[in-house]
Amino acid sequence: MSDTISSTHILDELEWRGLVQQVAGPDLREHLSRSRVVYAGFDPTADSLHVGSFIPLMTLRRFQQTGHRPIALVGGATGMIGDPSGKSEERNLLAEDVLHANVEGIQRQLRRFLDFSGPHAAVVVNNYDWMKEFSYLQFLRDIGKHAPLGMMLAKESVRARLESEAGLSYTEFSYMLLQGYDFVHLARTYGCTVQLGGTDQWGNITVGIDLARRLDGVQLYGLTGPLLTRADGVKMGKTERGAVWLDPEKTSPYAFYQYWINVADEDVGHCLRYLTELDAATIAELDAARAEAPHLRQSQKRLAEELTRIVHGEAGLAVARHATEIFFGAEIENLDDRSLSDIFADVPSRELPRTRLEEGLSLIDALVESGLASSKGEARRTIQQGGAYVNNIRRTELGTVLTPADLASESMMVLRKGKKRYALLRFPTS
RNA sequence: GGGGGGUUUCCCGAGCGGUCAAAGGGGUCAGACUGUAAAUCUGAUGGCUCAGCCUUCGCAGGUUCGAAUCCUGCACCCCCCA
Repeated sequence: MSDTISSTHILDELEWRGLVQQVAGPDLREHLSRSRVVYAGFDPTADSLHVGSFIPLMTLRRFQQTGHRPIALVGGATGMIGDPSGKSEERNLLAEDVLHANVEGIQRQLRRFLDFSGPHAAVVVNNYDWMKEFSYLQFLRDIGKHAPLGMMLAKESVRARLESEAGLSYTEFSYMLLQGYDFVHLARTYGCTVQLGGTDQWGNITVGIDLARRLDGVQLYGLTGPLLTRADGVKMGKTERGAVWLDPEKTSPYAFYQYWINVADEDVGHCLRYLTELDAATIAELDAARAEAPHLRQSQKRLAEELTRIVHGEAGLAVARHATEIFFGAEIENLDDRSLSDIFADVPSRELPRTRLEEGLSLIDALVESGLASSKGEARRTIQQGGAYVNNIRRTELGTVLTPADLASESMMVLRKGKKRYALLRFPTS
């Protein structure tokens, strides 16, 4: 194993960021003073990772950057069971084909965050690859025999569920043993000695450590980090429209960028530490700037910028920024259909025959057709009150008639009502 | 079974023969302010071919020049007595 290790000790790095919650093993600091193999698991509950997986993902990255080798495990097998940790109810099982597609999608994404070359090249594994070899009997004889029931029953995650009305099925109960065995397998195969996870993973991690000691007589280590929550305790990464995904198809770079721009002042400090790769001095400066001039929102802007760059690249960041300018009032002109659709990906759109525009479409009708106004009366009111915009230009003339000259691109027009409500009208040529 | 009260525009709630598309509040929508926050302030808030017209006040009839308002019946809700 390579000993090229960064002068920065990973634990120091994680500690100042507040990413160390609990540590398992005799002397993790000493253990990590040499290059090690570390792993974190990701649940294939969807075909993309979301913000909830962001902390472990970035933590793996930090390990790699300080000279350790990261393994990202996708739970193709464990995903068939469902992790009961922190869940109040029995989970529904995913169909196998869905699960398979999810594993593929997540593997593809993981590759964007980790470096697969060099002395500490990352590895992506799927636990289905080794779990599928096991027969039930074999698993019971080889693994189950070494898992004391008392210890497993004592786990907080199990106790909570046993006492609840929902109860806990044998299947979900077995989950921790499967994950525990993953750790054993990775230790045997890759020399992996450290497992990372959120605080909710503590129980599963310790099962693995215990199992490895009993089966192979080796000492493994565990490290849990915080969950990404807001000051009021609500999990971050959820919006009215659903989860914030890392996949640009599911959450556009613009929407992603906006999510971070809108993080509350009291949460942004944590986010900067947990999720970005900015150094301590830079973050301290941002903290100071935020205390002094909160209205400038420098922290949020920097956060959004850093994260969008990591997740969507420079190009994605550029799109997000351009979209932001436009969304906040910049006049829309000289754009093509393609970039307009990108920018307004999340905005409702409506297609109308081109002839409507060629004949002259009244602004009142356009507002109603686009769904921005529910009646002509409302449309009229909006125009009179100065709340109607075409391509971000305010139009106050009640009798305004739109023609092909008002198109923002080849075939699209951007209507806006008030500050933020947009709608796209498309007038295809054919 | 008997007696009383109620049903109003998205919600709550005033109106009790014309001046009622119907007070007030909430919500919503604009505008101003602002940090893409919160609060605040201003305006709007049935529909339309919009200085006019049409449709709304539980439902169906009736009285009247004129009804959300009066009468009759029906439906539903609440309270009191049995």
